[in-house]
Amino acid sequence: MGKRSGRLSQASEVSTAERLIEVAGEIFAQKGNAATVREICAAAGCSVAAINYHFGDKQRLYVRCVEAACERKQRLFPVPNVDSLPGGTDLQTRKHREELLREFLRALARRTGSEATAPWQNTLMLREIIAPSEQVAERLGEYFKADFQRLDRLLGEVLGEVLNSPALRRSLATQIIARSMFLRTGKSLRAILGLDTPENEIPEHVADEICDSILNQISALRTNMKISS
Amino acid sequence: MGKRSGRLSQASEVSTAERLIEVAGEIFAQKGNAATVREICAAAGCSVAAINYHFGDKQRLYVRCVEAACERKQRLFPVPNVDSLPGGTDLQTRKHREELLREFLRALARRTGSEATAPWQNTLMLREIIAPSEQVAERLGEYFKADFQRLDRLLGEVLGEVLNSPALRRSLATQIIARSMFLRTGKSLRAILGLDTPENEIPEHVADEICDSILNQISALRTNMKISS
DNA sequence: ACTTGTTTGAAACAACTGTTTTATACCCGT
DNA sequence: ACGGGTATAAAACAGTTGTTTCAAACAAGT
Repeated sequence: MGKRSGRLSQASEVSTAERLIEVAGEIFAQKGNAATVREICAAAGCSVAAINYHFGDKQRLYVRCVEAACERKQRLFPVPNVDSLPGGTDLQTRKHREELLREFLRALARRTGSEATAPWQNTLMLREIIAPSEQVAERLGEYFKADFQRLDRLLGEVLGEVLNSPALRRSLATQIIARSMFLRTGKSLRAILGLDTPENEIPEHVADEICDSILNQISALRTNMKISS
Repeated sequence: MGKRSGRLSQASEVSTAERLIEVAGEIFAQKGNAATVREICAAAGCSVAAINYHFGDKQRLYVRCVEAACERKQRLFPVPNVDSLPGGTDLQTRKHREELLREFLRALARRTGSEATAPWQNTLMLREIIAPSEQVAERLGEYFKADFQRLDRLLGEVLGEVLNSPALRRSLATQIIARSMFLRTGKSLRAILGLDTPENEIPEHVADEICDSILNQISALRTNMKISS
């Protein structure tokens, strides 16, 4: 008994189910729901029965692809922990928080911008974002919510008690997410418009640009506040 | 002879071809290429033969939908003319250029953000942006190039001779496009994350926020330049 | 009224769709 | 060696796909 797999216990091959997720994710990313089970299975090198055997039906394979995309992104590009930040307003703690924000934005940018490690995941998740399907909406919501709440908290810490406000945090967060997402959403757009410089596609570079911009805005707000007081 | 239409010359109905584009665009936006000719024709209230008669095949109907989306966006939300701007560096001309930039960004934001007048066009074009199909890539390229070149030129004018540089223009333009696109790309994302304030969805409000941000950055650069010189 | 070219709907078409069935190979504990 | 659970492939399944055919309806010119 037991659920040990059948014929691949001694070799280092990947299981048919994993191969199917990998291959199906790529094809779903390209063609959406117009992808057929036959071309998926042909690409995975298995019979058409495999999908229904391992996943029940085509739709559940699709859901698993999106879930796998979320899981892999969180695993490959973890976001720095912001749960227990030391209090204090001295310069050193402030600098530390700003560097933490920078690391956070880099992780965010790597998730949406890195092409080498996760080719189809971004496209698939983007499809769900612009035309959400009911089956994965909740799952995708948890994925985004978790990291967003961390970002929101971190922004509050960077802003400090004086500046911190929900409205300002939301404005900055919107900016950050918009420009991070553009790493992927604007891919073909940049190609068309000739916006592609070598560093324009590098997640870390874009993240730093965003971070500098955010910190500059905060700095300007702080200056204005001091002047008016 | 002649190509006068058959049965709708005296009534103010729309032709079957136009009805098909309108209905097909909406369904294509929802389901992509998985949309079927039968559900399109059922929604348009005509027989399945209509698509092949008026457009040749399903694929060419899809291309026409994207083209129609581009055309209507340009018509509904025209971008201000920036071809013949008066020279000069006095305060009044500078203010005028900044207001022109604001109008430009508002038009951009209305294109991607207005839901009432163009419900499916944005989704359809976004689909093409994240997963371009060969048949419409060129058409879409022309659409974006035309307005982008105007924006690039306008940014150069706003920057002025001292600050103006291709790299800086590109950086600002990337920011503008990213945040404008987020009006649509981040729609469901904002809903999930609770970023939706009443004004957060209003194109004009977002455009003004972007414009202020851009002008502030330029202003900061100008100050730094004066200090260092 | 008759012809001409245009537009439409119902039916038919072959090809393809997702899924199920059936039979065979495989590994593992006994 | 053998039986039981697991995995796979080939074939068959009913339903749907995009497209075509064909006859009829229609408006306009003569």
